[in-house]
Amino acid sequence: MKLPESYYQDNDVIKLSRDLIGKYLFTRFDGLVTGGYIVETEAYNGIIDRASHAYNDRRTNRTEVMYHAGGIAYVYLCYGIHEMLNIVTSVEGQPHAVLIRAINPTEGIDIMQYRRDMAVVKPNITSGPGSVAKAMGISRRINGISLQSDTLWIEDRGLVFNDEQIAAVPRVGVDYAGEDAALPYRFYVKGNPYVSKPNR
DNA sequence: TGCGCGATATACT
DNA sequence: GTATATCGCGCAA
Repeated sequence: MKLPESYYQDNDVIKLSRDLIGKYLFTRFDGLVTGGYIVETEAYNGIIDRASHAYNDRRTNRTEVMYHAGGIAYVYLCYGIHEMLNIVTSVEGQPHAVLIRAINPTEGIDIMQYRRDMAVVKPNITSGPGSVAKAMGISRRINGISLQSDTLWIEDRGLVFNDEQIAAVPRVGVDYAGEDAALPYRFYVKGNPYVSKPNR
């Protein structure tokens, strides 16, 4: 059921970002399972990508996990408030990562609702990277964890979206990245209500 | 050791 | 639409 280690070690992070759309992402904490299928991702293409933390081979304590072989999680804090979940891909020494920006929840929605402090469930419960992490209980203490673990994993349940249903557009919030800001590295399911704001 | 700033979300007007 | 919370990283000094 779980996607195997080899799935993540593909060298083409753009292709993987596209392929992860429709895959099921799960977490389990204290026996509570939450998850759903991925509807929005962004690719961060290693040391040549100005929007990536690893741009120009910036290997530091923070970025170290991105240099590991694919198949683990990279979780970091942004704006002092939001945690973001990334999937590390490619081979060792190649700091590629896929940012999970939105999922369509299917399991443990009540638990996610509680974690998000929401009185009523609305689509923004898992819309946007910070929301996904909070709803699924993901934080930096999970940084570097294997996707073969029983805490965080991804499954292929046969859900497929064709190219007509998926949009490829520039990434969000990376204006500082110069020319690389225009690259179509953001993928999402057209019309899905859980996709985060900027267009749909 | 200090400082500027960001892969955002939310509560405002 | 725009204001603002809030912190640790990366680089300069």
